[in-house]
Amino acid sequence: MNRKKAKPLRLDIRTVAQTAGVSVATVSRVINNVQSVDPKLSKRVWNAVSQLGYIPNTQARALVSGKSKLFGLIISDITNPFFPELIQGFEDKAVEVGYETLIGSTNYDLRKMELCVQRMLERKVEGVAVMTFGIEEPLLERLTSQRIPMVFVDVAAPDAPISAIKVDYRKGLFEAVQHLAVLGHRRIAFLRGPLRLHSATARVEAFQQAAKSIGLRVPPEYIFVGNHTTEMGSIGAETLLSLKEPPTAILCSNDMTAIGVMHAALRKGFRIPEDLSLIGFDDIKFAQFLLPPLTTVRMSGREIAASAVLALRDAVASDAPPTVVPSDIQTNLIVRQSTAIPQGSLSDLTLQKRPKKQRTI
Amino acid sequence: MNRKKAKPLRLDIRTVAQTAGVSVATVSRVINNVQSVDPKLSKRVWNAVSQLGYIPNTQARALVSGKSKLFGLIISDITNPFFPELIQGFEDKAVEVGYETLIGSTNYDLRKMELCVQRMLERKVEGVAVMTFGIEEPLLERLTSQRIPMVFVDVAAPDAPISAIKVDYRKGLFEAVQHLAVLGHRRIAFLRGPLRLHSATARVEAFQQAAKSIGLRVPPEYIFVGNHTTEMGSIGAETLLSLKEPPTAILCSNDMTAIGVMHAALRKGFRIPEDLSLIGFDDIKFAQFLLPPLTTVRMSGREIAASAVLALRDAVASDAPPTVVPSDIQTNLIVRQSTAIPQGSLSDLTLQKRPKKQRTI
DNA sequence: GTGAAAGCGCTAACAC
DNA sequence: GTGTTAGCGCTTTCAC
Repeated sequence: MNRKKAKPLRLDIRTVAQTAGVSVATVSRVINNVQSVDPKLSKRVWNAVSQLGYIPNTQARALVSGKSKLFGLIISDITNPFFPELIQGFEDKAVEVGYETLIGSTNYDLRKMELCVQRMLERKVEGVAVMTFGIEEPLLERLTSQRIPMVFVDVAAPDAPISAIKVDYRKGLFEAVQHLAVLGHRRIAFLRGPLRLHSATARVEAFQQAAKSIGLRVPPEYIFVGNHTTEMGSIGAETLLSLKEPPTAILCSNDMTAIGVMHAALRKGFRIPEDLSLIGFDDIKFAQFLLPPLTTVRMSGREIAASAVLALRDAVASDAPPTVVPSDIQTNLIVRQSTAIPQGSLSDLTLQKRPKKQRTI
Repeated sequence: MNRKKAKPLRLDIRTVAQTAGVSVATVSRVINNVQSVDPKLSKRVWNAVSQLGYIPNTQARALVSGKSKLFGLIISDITNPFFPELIQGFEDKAVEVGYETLIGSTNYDLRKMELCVQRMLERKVEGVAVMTFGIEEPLLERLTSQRIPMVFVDVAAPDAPISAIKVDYRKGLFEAVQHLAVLGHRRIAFLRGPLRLHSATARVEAFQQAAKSIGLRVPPEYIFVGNHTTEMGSIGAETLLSLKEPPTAILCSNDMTAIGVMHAALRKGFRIPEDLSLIGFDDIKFAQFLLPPLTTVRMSGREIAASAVLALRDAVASDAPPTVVPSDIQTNLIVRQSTAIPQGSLSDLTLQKRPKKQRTI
């Protein structure tokens, strides 16, 4: 009855070799573009391949060559709208350089992170991009001990085969601060991200530097520590707007935070941008769809991802730790409609007695 | 100088066998949880495994067992905010049942779709979930000819090893229509998705059925054909609101469309929900962050994904085409703040002379 | 330039 | 119960 087993009917490199009348070695050479093959034979082989619909078995190739052609990508939370773009960028670039991507999202959960690393080790990924809040030491060691190249974002390379994508926050944040200053804002607050997140700290620092460079004083209470969530954005806004001298503009460490601010501001009766100017960071796709569309500092997830893939690829190719510093990522201001001249500036006037003139810095 | 090659130093199943003082077969049995192994030996093996830090090579396992433990997931556009959740759901469930996920996003591009199918064939995926607008016949054949199980959403199984996840749109859409009716709306328009998209058509039909069931007439001009993008949502709203008898409420085939409507409505001076009630579909994460937070019909991407994985798993396990009908996906209304009693109802009154009384249906 | 043959690390018969 | 062994499909010396 079940006679399928009678004839395995498999379609492997041998079948192709037979059909083309050559040896398996030749077929292998042809499909791997080894130059030293006689064009005639090559043609015969390709014919056989397409005629049979032959598809090389990646598992076998990986096994014998020791190269899995797999990169791992570890992120913290795929529902954070910054990541989808990054993932897509990573996958696209990976496919472009001949790699497949294994995604692991940790959800800020250590156990999931462990599983994730385990999976990647089992699949023998050739490199890992870590785009999370951080990775626990022991896990990091499991990776490094296998000499698996890794890339991080914004983290200086502390150890072995680790490389870091550097983002230049200065330009974008400077543009943001300048934009607000030009509009007439003097009281600018910053809603930062979590303290232990390197990239969050880098952003505040860039902000402070920018403020300083145009001679703007930022009182300590204008720096609110958030955690990059909408909820915390709301809480931060509540706090800042309840200050005796509330800011006329708030700059956020990411767009999600800015969304939280929008809601809180509305609840407190502040209109955006009339009563409060708001600037986000990331430029997630949704920023443009908010009401009002959010002015924000753009940082391209795609670019970061592409850099990461390239760094990994180079590391694998050169067999050297990827100390290669990939091209820096730029940031820049996207002006939309959540920023304006501070109109409810009566408080602004009471505060700063000096005549109000636009700074053009 | 380079003496690394002198000692390959490899860590494979043989090393473990040697260390544990057993045969490779026993090690294989132990790490695969075959029951018939003496607990003492088993313990010895596990000790050796953890002591050496041994990690089985998935490639080799896949090669010999013929099971790649890989599922493919094809989507159209990862930046469509409905998908991240779905992807995460898919990955999570896949890992849970012991599979890894290969993601391919086609960006509505046929060539990318081809590449995608090719990649999946090369990696020997054991099943594919297709969550796009559709897949070209020839590509579909490449998959089916390899007897690779597939699952679709909302598509009746036309052929071989294909299964479909069924979404029950009726409940959610009925709740939506009823909600509007209770508020007093009689002129409800529907902004549908692309004509060739099955799930889009299923949604309008569910809407029409719901309307009919509560005795509501929906004139043809109240059904606008969009394409699930924000831009088209805006255009649809412009058109609908320019009608001689504009609707007092608009129901959208997805949330992105609803966002487009919000913008267009605002431009035309319609306030939401005072002048226009709005309901979306999907309940993407952002719906709750909009201003006003969007009332929408929730459809869980995670659930769909989980169903897909399970269907695939069953198909693989039973070696039978996955004609198994997976548990249907439910939809339900999430009431937020984009719907209200039609206040600018003067036009409503002129239109329908009958006394205005709330229907409680 | 081409082919024969030796594995890559593992599982699954098959013997014991 | 446990060990021996033959491959899984492919790449890559190594002869010719």
